[in-house]
Amino acid sequence: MEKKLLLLGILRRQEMHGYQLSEFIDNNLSLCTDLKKPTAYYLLDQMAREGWISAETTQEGNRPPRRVYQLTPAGEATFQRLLREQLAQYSPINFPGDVSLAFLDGLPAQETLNLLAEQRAALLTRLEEISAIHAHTGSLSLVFLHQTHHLQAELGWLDEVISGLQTQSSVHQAEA
Amino acid sequence: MEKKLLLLGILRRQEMHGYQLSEFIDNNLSLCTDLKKPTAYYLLDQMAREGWISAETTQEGNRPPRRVYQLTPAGEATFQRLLREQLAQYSPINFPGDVSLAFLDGLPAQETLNLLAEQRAALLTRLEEISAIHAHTGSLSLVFLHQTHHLQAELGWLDEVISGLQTQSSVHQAEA
DNA sequence: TCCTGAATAGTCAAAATTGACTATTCAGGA
DNA sequence: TCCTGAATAGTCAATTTTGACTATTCAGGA
Repeated sequence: MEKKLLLLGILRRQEMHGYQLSEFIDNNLSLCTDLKKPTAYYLLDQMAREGWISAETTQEGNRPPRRVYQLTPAGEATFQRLLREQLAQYSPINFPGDVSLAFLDGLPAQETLNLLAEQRAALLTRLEEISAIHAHTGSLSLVFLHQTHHLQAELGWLDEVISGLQTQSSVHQAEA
Repeated sequence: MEKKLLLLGILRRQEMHGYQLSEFIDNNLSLCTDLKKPTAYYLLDQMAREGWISAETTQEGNRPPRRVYQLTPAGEATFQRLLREQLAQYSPINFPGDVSLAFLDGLPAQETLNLLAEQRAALLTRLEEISAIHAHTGSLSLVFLHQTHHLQAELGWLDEVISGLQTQSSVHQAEA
């Protein structure tokens, strides 16, 4: 449901057509969600059928006609309801990368360490990337700050795992 | 792909049939992924067609026949490849809850604070829940530790957001 | 003994999501 | 002028995921 909330929240500030919405999300809200274009159109259709938004077909110059969506009063009510719901609950998250943590013993310790070092580098790159993006857009600070906070925590976690493995493997070496 | 890695990793330790796998994931690996039963069957079918696992139909007593899957050598090779891939990369995560952070101004400040307090309580409950689960299974520590680490970081984040809003709204009150 | 409800094993149609595609417009250089 | 490649706007078939269902077995009480 949080994808619909996102679309409603954007349309609430400004009416838009599908392509515009999808672009906007890609450019400014990629940290929140990875809503793809066809999914956006699918959800817009659905919400129009539910009466949360209404479509108006417009034509500029001799460009092909576009469907511009805007919130209805029902849509505004739904937006508020969904926002309250989301704010009040905690939605658990699964880290896809944890699958590999569960099978760390499937590889030699030294190789694992090398691969984790690569992951760590990728994580740092990601941190720099999003800092750069935020520097020149400046908007939606909370989402950006959250992601940064999270990435920093992940860095701490990775370092714990790595140093844990290091002591473990040096103990093994000492034993051998 | 990480769902296939998960299935391969489990089958690698012990051959199983679909229902068994799905149960095992629900009971022990729910922190990693939320793979549903029909998805598991779907992926098993696919992997069987790709030759990563092979099925053997068995019958115990007069229970209905079951398909028991085991890794093939090709499956073992794929497991290793996928594991290396996953370990070496960082996969970015979107927090679905961040959508509501982007629209915090859609509600009165005081209500937002109340709702966030609810979310904080839910987060604490979750922390206790998974600690309890882990206490009596004791397995898969890394995944558990990661999740705990993450929840603690989220708690810190939520507290930052809440206290930020509090100062903001008290400034407003002072101004009024 | 018979019945009920839980556990086991899996299937299926419907819903959601995606990659790849079409078609038009427009800006700028050859 | 004409051509090429990017930007705009959206669609579609195929894949993936899910909620809800079926069907059998079994344990325990009435």
